[in-house]
Amino acid sequence: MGKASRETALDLAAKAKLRLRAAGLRPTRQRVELAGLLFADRDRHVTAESLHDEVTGAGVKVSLATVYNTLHQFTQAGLLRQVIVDAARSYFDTNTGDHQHFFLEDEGMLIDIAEHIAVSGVPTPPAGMAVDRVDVVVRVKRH
Amino acid sequence: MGKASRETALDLAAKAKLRLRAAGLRPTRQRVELAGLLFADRDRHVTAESLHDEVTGAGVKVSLATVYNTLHQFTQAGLLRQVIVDAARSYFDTNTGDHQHFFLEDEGMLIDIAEHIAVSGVPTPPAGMAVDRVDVVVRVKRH
DNA sequence: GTGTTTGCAAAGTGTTTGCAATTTA
DNA sequence: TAAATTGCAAACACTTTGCAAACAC
Repeated sequence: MGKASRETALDLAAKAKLRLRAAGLRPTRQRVELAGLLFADRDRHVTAESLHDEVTGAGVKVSLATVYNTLHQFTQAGLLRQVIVDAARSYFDTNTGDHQHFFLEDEGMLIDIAEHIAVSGVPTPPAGMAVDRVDVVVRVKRH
Repeated sequence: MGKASRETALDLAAKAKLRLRAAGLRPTRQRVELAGLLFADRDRHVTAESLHDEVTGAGVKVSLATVYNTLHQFTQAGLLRQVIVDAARSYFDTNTGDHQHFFLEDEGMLIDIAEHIAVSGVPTPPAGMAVDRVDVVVRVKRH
């Protein structure tokens, strides 16, 4: 078991390095650790603080400032997407494809909507403007 | 002309007072001034700072803290609705009805969409959750 | 080696709050 | 007068930045 998980960890690190190089980012220790957590398997939603807690909890030392910088670098590189749902903090989504979200207001949690959502009735944008993106946030509450 | 605009101003103040009383808020000088600006005629979108600049520019003294507090009181009272489109600041909308927005990313400006927008394909919310609201933001950019 | 990246601490932003002074009813 | 409201300044939470030390290539 120890062996299997070590291999997996090495695998993750190797994949993370490839991904970073492909994005034109130097695979530094911190970036590799963060990418390893972010892109391990399923899609994820993190805040700078949640990711910092996670990486710190895993016994890895990365400063919060570096987490912020890294999240922005990853976003610029197209590895992450920023989601605006809460005035208080920024969320980052590892799913960069076209999709929408449930936002659980009670817990400040995002969930990807896998189904395709159609928005109809959007009028022509104001003169000189072009649609950049249409964001749909389904805000849900415990009932 | 001076007479007509004075009458209009008085009218606005009177209407603002009525509106405030109806909402259960004491019509203080500051609230009346702010309500007068907010509910003068058409629907509006403001930030705390833009409203503070506006009221200050009109020669009225209201502290920024009071503007923040007032915006929240108005929101709680159902006179305003908060719109989350920008991580940097909070917008408040005098149109409290069910509608969606264009967000002009270049200028940080909101525009109401008068047309009815239909969103289809939203799956059942996670267990124990009920839809509170569906927000659609059409982000547009200069092209 | 050389240019990039990190981490700290300090600065910055938008926002909220404690509390004495003021205002409303 | 009693209770609510204001305004200031200080506190706040989240985020960004300056710069010397550490690191990648």
